[in-house]
Amino acid sequence: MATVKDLFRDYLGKHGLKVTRQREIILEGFMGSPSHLSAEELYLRLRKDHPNIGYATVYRTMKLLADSGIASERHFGDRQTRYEPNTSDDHHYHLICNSCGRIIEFEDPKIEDLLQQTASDHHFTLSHQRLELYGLCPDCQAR
Amino acid sequence: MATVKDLFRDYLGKHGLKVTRQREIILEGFMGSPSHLSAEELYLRLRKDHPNIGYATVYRTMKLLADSGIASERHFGDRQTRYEPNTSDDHHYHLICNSCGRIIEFEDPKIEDLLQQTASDHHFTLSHQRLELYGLCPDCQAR
DNA sequence: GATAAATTGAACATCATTTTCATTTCAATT
DNA sequence: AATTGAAATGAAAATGATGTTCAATTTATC
Ligand SMILES: [Mn+2]
Ligand SMILES: [Mn+2]
Ligand SMILES: [Zn+2]
Ligand SMILES: [Zn+2]
Repeated sequence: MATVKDLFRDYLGKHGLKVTRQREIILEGFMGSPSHLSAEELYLRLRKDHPNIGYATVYRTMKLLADSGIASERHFGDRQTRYEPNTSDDHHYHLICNSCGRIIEFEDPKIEDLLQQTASDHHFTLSHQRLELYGLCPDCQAR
Repeated sequence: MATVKDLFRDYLGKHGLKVTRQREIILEGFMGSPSHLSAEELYLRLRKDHPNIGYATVYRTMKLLADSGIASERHFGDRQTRYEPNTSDDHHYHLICNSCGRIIEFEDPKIEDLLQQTASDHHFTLSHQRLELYGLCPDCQAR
């Protein structure tokens, strides 16, 4: 089984980049954390066990994880870029509570088809898509 | 006919805000410019005819236009907030070329229904949604 | 026109992210 | 295992979009 670690090492090797202690620590920390974390949030978590890891290195490495296809960048309401691991069974969309920040993921092949169809209609080659629904979750409505 | 100018004046009045020369200039400039402009881009355009209008005032006024429902904020790939006038026949989505930045607008009631349905399934009350497709436009593919 | 409240513009502050650069680490080679 | 050149690191400074401050000005009301 090609572990994520192997994938990352592969990517680094093929791009003349080096496997470093920090990169491995950050990858592990990322995979072992809740999803949709920002670089800063991950940095703060890592810090506990690895007080010597630099802020900039976390930013740089998250970018590498995105480039290598291991992570996806997400942009929700706030100003921060968030990351989540890419699963093999690909994309899902997000339903986000304006009040408590809860994030619910959902898939919908019908929507996917319609989007793909729209792109084709306009002779566009799709690279990626962004789809988020914002509102109030049931809990937050009950107030 | 309630012109946009009237709408804005109304909004200002009802909120204890004042109608100022700058606000009128900015509104006019906004309505007379291509859509999806950032505050800075608008500022640079306005500057030609009105060299004395301040940067901060444009930012502040764009926010007011959004609050008053005259404009909508958009966030595409880059870091900037963009604005577009709200039309009466409501929302559309965007197809954006990664290479030349061309923006194509489209509507799709079927997608809209599916999204609303998804929100209902999760007992969410929707406030707004974001849907963008990124890719290469036909022109940029031909290279 | 006097008055109080709101607005303006310039400069400065903020916040996430990026860049710089001296030092350290990696990996290929002897 | 030592050498070595390239890449990476961390701390600090830079950046870029946007927000805030505040003295001076403008607006709406009396
Ligand atoms: Mn997700
Ligand atoms: Mn539009
Ligand atoms: Zn909630
Ligand atoms: Zn294009």
